[in-house]
Amino acid sequence: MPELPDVATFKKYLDSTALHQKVDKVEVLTDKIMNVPRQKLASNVTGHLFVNSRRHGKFLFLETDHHKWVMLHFGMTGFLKYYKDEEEAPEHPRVIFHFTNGYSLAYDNQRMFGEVDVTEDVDEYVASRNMGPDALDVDWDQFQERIEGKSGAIKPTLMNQSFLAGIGNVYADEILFQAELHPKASVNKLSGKEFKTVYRTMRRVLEKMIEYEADASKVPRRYLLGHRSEGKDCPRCGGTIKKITVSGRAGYYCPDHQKK
DNA sequence: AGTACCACCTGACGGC
DNA sequence: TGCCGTCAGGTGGTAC
Repeated sequence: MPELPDVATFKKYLDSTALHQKVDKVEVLTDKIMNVPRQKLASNVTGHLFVNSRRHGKFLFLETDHHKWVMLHFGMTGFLKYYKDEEEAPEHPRVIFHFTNGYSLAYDNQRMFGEVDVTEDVDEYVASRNMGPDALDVDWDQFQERIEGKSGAIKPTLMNQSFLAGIGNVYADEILFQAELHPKASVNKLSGKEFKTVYRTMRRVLEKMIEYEADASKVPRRYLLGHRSEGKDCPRCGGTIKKITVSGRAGYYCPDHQKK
């Protein structure tokens, strides 16, 4: 599920493949995920190079050589694939950028939660979507400032994109698992020390997951990832993983070492 | 402000 | 075997 580390990995992939390639043609296979008319996307990129990319939270932006930006959001099942031969093409491409070097970049998205858009100003776009700062861009002081005065449970707070952009269901569970906090712990009851732990753990989990290229098979055994189902053994304390619903979302935690 | 619930969407999976 | 309900989970909207 593309959250911050996944999208950071897509960005790295894009930077080493499609960047600096000239778009020959753009092919839109479904309008469902298009937030912009296909003609506008085509006129913005055809004949131009992608020269730069930016990520904010779960959103990826590609800049063309005349300062237009293509926005890609991946929903639950989106990813990118750069390929040359048709047999390497992914299964559910929604938009394909064909380059003059004979390669193509497909935006694949089976479930079609996600969108493709165009903007001239990334900062403005981010603000218009009500996104807070990227979770890896806030320092401790900013984090403290933003979380102060919040009420409600810690997990939905971490997942709230207007609080911080980038954390979704899977990594919110991971952060709280490693920070040893119950997902329903009230934010306004946490101590300063606990805030610090949440902040440090959030940074560590996100940075490590980027290092592992968001690949579950590369993740240490002590992570919750890979143990996210009811009844599995807790890889930290020998407890038993439990499933709960927090603000309408399924989540997993260990009742033995994650207390309110 | 926070929470709960719905819709969107597709494919996998379990129950009968 | 095959149908059907449920689940996955990011975002956005609505109601309380």
